[in-house]
Amino acid sequence: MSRSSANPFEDADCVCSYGMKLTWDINDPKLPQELKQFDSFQEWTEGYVRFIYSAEDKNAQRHLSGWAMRNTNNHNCQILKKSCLGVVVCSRGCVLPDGTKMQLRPAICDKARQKQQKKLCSNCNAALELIPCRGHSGYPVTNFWRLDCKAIFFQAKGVHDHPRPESKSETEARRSAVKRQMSSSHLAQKKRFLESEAERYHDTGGHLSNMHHLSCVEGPERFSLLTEPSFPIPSQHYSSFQNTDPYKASYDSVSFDGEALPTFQKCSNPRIYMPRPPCGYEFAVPGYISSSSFPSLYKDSSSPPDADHVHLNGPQHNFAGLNVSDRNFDNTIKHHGWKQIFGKTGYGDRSDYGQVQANAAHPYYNGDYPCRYRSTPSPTAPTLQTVITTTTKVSYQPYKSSMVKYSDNIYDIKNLQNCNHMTDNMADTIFPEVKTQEDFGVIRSALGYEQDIVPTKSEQVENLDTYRYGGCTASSFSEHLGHSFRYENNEY
DNA sequence: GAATGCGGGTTAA
DNA sequence: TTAACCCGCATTC
Repeated sequence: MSRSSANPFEDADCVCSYGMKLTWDINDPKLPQELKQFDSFQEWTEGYVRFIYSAEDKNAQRHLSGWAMRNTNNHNCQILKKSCLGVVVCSRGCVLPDGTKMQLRPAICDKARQKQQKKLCSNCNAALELIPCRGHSGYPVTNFWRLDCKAIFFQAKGVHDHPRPESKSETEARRSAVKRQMSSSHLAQKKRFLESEAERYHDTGGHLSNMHHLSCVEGPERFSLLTEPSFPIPSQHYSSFQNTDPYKASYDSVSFDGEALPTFQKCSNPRIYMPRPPCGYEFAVPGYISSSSFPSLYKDSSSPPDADHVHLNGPQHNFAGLNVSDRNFDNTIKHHGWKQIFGKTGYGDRSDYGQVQANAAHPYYNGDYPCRYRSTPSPTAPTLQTVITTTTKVSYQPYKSSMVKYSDNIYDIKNLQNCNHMTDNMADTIFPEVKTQEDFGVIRSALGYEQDIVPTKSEQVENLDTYRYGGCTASSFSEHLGHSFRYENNEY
């Protein structure tokens, strides 16, 4: 039983998700039915990947992602679509005393995000800056979720061209930690004050002339020290996600106010968001713009730093100092289109496949990795490519519905052309040549380097909306598929 | 208050 | 037609 090697690039074998081994698209009228296994939940999906999660997977049920994904209305209640919000960073790209960087998780709520961007960097008081995601041909990376039978199908399109934000659980943990700390500090100060006042009362014979001072220590604004960078807010991953990650080691115990919080970890390389070094921000931007060159976007000096300002990140994201206008998105991914291979399918476009194919390699392996932090953005490369994703309003039944229905009329052609997934397990062993590149490219993005070891956190939510199923019989997932692997058992 | 999902509607290509 | 995006609403935590 072994997981992928520390460096998945060294894996010559095709180590891909189970979802990638099967041939399906989130648009398919019928998704693979008799699944043999499931993928373990992937917090940090990257690239054009597909996963098939168990419908029992709590994280999948919640459509969680390490990336800050917001719901996007695709007018298709069958498929839940989410788009990446990017990451919030310090506009100066200041480096905190411990060498980490500010990489906050953008608030999902629009209003909350606007408020967030008005806040200042707790480290240098510079403006916070939202780096939008442009990893899908100039548009945000999109994630698609679809429930089918007893599986939750996940498909991601695009390669995040920005650092990772802190994960959702990380944000929540940090905020709760700050809240606890504030609360405890407040109480402690109050207690100390009362004690001192008691002494004074004792000394002065009971005259409490200074009790009004009590009000001076009340209110969170009196505890701004809590937001100072030196405040020992755990900065690394704490996640509720259930999978483990080779990059995540142990989690140090951190307690706040005597209450043991979920433990955190300080790992040397907590956020490897770039799939390969040449595309890392450090490589792509050899000469950073000085902090003075930054526009003070979203600046609002009246907004005090708050809990959102204490997020720390690993020093590997050395994109700091990039001017927004300098983050040209060099995307030279060409758009061949799936249709050129399969012909007009008459249903949802699969241009993403063609997109990857035309690249002659997955973006990970191509110099045209859509990284905006390149030193030499290609002036000729189109900044926007027409990418057709999965938003067609079709005849799907609601995603939440119990029975998946499809319009046979609409998808007949497609089904004839690409029906391997409809047959029992043919796709397990048959890789259509046309998809090899994508799959191969995704393999490495989906596993290994990208994953975070996260501690298992007890399920916090049990009363989740449960998916309902209909007309599907559960397959036996206990068996291995030849050389396949099982995430659940950390076994490949 | 914020996250999340849904859905109507608009806009641009 | 398609996909991105905006917005409001409801629900949940």
